[in-house]
Amino acid sequence: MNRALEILKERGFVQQCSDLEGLSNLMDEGPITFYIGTDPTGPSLHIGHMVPFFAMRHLRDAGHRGIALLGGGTARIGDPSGKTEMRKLISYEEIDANTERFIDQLDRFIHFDGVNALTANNKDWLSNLNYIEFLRDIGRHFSVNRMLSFESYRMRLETGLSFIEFNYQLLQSYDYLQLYKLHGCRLQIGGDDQWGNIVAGIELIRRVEGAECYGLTFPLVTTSDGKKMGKTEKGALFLDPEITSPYEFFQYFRNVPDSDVERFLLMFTFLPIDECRYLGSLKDKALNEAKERLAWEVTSLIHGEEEANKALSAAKAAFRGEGDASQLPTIEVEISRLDSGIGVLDLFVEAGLAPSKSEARRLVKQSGASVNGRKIENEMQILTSRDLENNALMLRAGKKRVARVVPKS
RNA sequence: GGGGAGAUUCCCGAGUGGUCAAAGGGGGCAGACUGUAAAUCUGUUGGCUGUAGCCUUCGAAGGUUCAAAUCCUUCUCUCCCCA
Repeated sequence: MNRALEILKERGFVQQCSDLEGLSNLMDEGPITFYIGTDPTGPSLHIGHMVPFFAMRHLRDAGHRGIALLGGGTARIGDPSGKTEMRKLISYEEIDANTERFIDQLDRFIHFDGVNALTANNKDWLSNLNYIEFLRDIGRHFSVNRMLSFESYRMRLETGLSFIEFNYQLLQSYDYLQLYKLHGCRLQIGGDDQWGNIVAGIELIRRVEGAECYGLTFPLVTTSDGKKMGKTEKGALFLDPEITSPYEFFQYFRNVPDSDVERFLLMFTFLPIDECRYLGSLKDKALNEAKERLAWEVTSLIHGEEEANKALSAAKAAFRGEGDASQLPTIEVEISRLDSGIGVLDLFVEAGLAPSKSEARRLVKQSGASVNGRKIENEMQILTSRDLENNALMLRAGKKRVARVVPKS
């Protein structure tokens, strides 16, 4: 098999391929152009979005040319695939703003040089489509019967599917056709929930252009306990450090289940395959340390080495008391307030360790709250500047959540 | 257009006048056990407040009643059947 494909397969990226042999042969002949589409429907990319982009880097490094297609047009509609509810419509301004952020975040990871890595926006050809022409040229190639047989639509038939969403597949197929015509794109990669849409695009190109294109999907990444990958208690693991701090990001990977270490190393880092396998094969405590490596590598790829080091240091401070505590999540409190004293409950809420005073109270009652290593027994306790140690209060909620309070004059 | 069913707390889903902040499950959080893992067990899970109390919540707005998630009216939305 083609070497680049081989790598993807070994690293666990391959779920389905429209024609693995054909694709392999094509890639052996020389560099190909491929694309991956993402709809800018949120304020930031999250880790789940990144799987195809890791693949993009592997392919690019093997000499192929990748296009990151931003769905500035399709985001106006919403893809029903894999969802059980209609996506709410987003304003055009919001979509454009999201698009810019997405490109920005991706550029740091992919580095679009305009030669081997480029971006495109389907808004360019979708926003002014002529309805009648579109139906004549594209719509006629789609069989409703066939579309209804797809799992993603069948599922939604139960709960309701609006006509515009139903059209999503046509638009995505049209994207592929456009990229084929404009850039000679021969391969579309994406998450496995995109399979139906990708195949539809391949068929469209075959009918309209008589050309053979390919599709390759990646497994939808879940943790081995069945949870969606990258879900934290607050939601997804975002790339934007304002939404998900590098420390949180680091901790997510630091706490991944044992059985996922190898898989995540293979997919979310560029460490050599052998090393990933070795690290993943470790047992007990040693495996626990492999998680640290995993967390550092991924954080470094997304946020840079410096942030990764800070996060690592903060984690060490929180759990082993040896790193740099100043890198932990920190809030500042007016020194005058500290002098007069603040109730523990309020402090925990302010530090973001509890969403409400009731929660904070519960935390204390269940003996999950501590300050500077001492358990809080009384929910009425008042903390003052006399409780500062090294000019800080170290708040802990449960075993894993930590926040530091420092005085501000 | 006609007929029927439904909208409950983060999710699913009970609840048909007071004993309902609302069963049960899921998820979350905390504790025990550990390795910052998994599994398991226990507790907890609207808000504010000294465990007494007060406030907000059962699609929306009105109304009946001492008292409503539960009854009435109108509205919005969803699903199903017929045309």
